[in-house]
Amino acid sequence: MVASLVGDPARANMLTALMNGRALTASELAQEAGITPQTASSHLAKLEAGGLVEPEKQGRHRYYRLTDDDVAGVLEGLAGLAARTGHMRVRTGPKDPALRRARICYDHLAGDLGVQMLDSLRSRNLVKQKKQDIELTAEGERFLAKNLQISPDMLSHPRRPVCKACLDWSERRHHLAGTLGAAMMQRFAELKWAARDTTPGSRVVNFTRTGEKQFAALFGNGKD
Amino acid sequence: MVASLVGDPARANMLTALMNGRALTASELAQEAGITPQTASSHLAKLEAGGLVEPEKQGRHRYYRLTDDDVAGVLEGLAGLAARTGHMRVRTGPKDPALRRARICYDHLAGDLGVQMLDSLRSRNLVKQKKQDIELTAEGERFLAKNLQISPDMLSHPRRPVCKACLDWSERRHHLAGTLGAAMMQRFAELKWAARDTTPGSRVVNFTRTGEKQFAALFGNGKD
DNA sequence: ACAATGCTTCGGCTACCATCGAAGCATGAA
DNA sequence: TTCATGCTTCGATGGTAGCCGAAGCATTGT
Repeated sequence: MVASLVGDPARANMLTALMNGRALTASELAQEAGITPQTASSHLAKLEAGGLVEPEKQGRHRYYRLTDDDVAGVLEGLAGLAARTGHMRVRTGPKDPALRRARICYDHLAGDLGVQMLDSLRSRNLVKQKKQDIELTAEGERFLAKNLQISPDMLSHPRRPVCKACLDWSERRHHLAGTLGAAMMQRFAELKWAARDTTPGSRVVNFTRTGEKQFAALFGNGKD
Repeated sequence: MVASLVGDPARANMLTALMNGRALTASELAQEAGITPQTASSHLAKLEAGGLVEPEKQGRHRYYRLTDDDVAGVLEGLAGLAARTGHMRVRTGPKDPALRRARICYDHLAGDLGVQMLDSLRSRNLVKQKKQDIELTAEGERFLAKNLQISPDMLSHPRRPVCKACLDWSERRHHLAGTLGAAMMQRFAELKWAARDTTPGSRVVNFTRTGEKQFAALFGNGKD
């Protein structure tokens, strides 16, 4: 039964921690629930078997997210029922100022702006995403050629895919990797929209004033 | 937590038994769940404390129903999630042919047609119902005068309410009792729409062909 | 008044499952 | 390679909650 999975306090804490759509590692979820990693591992295996969460391997970490919006919806419904008799929960977020805003992930843009960019591309059907796989659409190709002077032949590579969903460290949602992600980041630098921070070892990406505006015009969500 | 309530198998069986909107007695729910009445009583107390079910006393029975559609909705959502990984449930209904269709409850109409009648009155705002209390509206008074020649002064009684929700034995939903319920049943008899079965002790109410049509014209739901 | 039915409360038993320590794999870093 | 980190599996423990028998109220019927 699904409800018994949600019924356990430790598992419920994990699920509510995942409710914002981000993905969390197993150990982070353990800390959220206030239990040891072993116990968390057992719980996560059950949640996965019940189809409530899905894992995604990234290096030696294992990120978990809610399988889809249906799960989140049911969880919200349960929370709604619980609220009527008097219960609640809150959720915080991680810290770190500029690094969360924009940074380099290998060679492409990550952080808030990186996630925002992929969101924008997806919502306008410039790319199609199912699970981890992302494809560039015909409209997407036209958009790139017109606005960033990026042509499809610049993106082909014998081993690396054009598009790839990469799990964002701070946002815990996907941003765009692959040759396209790298090409776009490179183009941002060429256009003087953004540049990597000069302090050695830093992964922060600083946007210029005009770069900020141009980026928002192309990929803005109206929040900034 | 609400989910832990639904998580227990015994309670889950009870809740799914209530999913069709009907009300069941505590002992029937116990049988549904395959547990003894004592255990069921404990479970029902918890479900009530959690706001998932509401009791309604009727004689020495205690009927339980889901509190509202929100609860049913969340339960459906959970069932939907469970179905994706491979589970299901079924529900049957009680038996008994003519008695379930229409019968006398004290002095008013009960059974499928009785429930159907109250449903019709409610959906057309001829009566207003909140919980157990039912009130006749102004439109309702006009409707009764026009179609059944029943005037409000015929209904006043020193001790008995005009309208009352009575829990239907077979349908497990409310039908109309009170002086109005009695007056309507009496009118049906006077109009030769229906009559109590002649076999002694029987509570069956037999509708005539024309009575059936007239009744359906006034209170039909399009199903017959 | 008495009995019968329906439901609840109380007390003790049992079984399940969450929990953690210790050890075992896998991946990435030095 | 060797070490460190992240996660999983195994085994043992303990607390919690479901469960029922017996007894206690409440309501109805005779």
